[in-house]
Amino acid sequence: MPDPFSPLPAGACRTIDMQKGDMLFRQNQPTSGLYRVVAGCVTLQRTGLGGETLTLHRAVLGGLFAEASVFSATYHCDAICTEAGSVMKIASADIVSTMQTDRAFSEGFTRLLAVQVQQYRAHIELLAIPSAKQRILAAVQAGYFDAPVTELATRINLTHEACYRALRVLCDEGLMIRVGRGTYMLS
Amino acid sequence: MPDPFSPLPAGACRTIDMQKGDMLFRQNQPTSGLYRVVAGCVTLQRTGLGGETLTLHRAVLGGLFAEASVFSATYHCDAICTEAGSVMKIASADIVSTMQTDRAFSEGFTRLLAVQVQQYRAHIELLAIPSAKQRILAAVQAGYFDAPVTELATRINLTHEACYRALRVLCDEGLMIRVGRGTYMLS
DNA sequence: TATCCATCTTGATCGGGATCACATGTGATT
DNA sequence: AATCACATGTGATCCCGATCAAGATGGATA
Repeated sequence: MPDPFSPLPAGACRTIDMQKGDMLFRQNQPTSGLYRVVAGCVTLQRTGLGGETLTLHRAVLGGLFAEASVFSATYHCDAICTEAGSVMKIASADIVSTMQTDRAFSEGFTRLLAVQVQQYRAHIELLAIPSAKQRILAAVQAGYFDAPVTELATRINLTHEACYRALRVLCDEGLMIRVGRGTYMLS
Repeated sequence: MPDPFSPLPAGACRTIDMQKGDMLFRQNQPTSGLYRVVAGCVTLQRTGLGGETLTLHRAVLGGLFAEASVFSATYHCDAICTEAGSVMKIASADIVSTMQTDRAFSEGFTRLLAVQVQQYRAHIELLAIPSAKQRILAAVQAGYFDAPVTELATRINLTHEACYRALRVLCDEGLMIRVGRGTYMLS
């Protein structure tokens, strides 16, 4: 699959370097476009009323985020760099205008959103698993576990303590293997 | 906002009557199109490994469901009629072809998916609320409570007993009012 | 009218995850 | 090397939601 954004005009993209901890945008800020990760890692998160963080999305090399913002006036969450690198910022206006002239691009972008919808549905299903052990197992199988356990915890509605304990049990049962400190894998 | 599907060719839509309990489609079935509710009510749900049901979506008059199926080979959940009525089935092929010829339609449909993405994100945020009482309050404020409590429960990852109890407490605290058996409202 | 059944509602008990607390390891920074 | 911040782990305790159980209510159906 070739780069879906190649039909965009030259000025549509801007590269932005980022350091760990940088905020690319904040909740309620007016939208300026969507992003693609060139290097490093970005998470989308919201802060609950009680101050607890919830991770909604995690984008790595080649990954997109804030796609839906193209049709929205403000961002609905915070984008935080968790690993230094750079991102491409793609202007909403250029997305919209290119969609009107390039059919293939238009369909590609629509498809992108359709995939997101299904991913979120799958995620909601994951969250519905009552047992912490089962939930973590499903999360690992779904490839969620590519970051610190503490980060995994905020994605699947568990405390990090519960995650550690469940991982321990899964290892004791032989379903997973502890490779090293903080690194586990399916057996 | 006018009907976003008016540009579709005449043969694209087919009306289907449904009785309570009817299944419009099942998980893993090949997709044939998206649906719009004309009358009655439809829920999208998946059945977990343990047999527990999870409600992913609920569509009433005018509401759409299975939008993302347009770009998918199979359905990802079951569509069940919870209230007799009828639906319009809109063929995927016609959606795709009309998107290629009608820019406004194309943008409208893309926008639809973007809205879905944001709705699911909001839902995930709702599910992250730890307290049952707070979660139900948020769900009611978000307009989720338009069906039996048992159905609400399957949408917000709670047992119906926990829902009833939380509703009772909310009424005791004056935050909600019990209008009648099974009907509550915000105060 | 009688029956059936899903929803509604409440009670008692139990268990799992949250919470609090603390120790250790590790990479980054100075 | 020393410090710092944070991830990693584990233990003790508590509480809230799950589970099991049972009764009440009301709408549909025969």
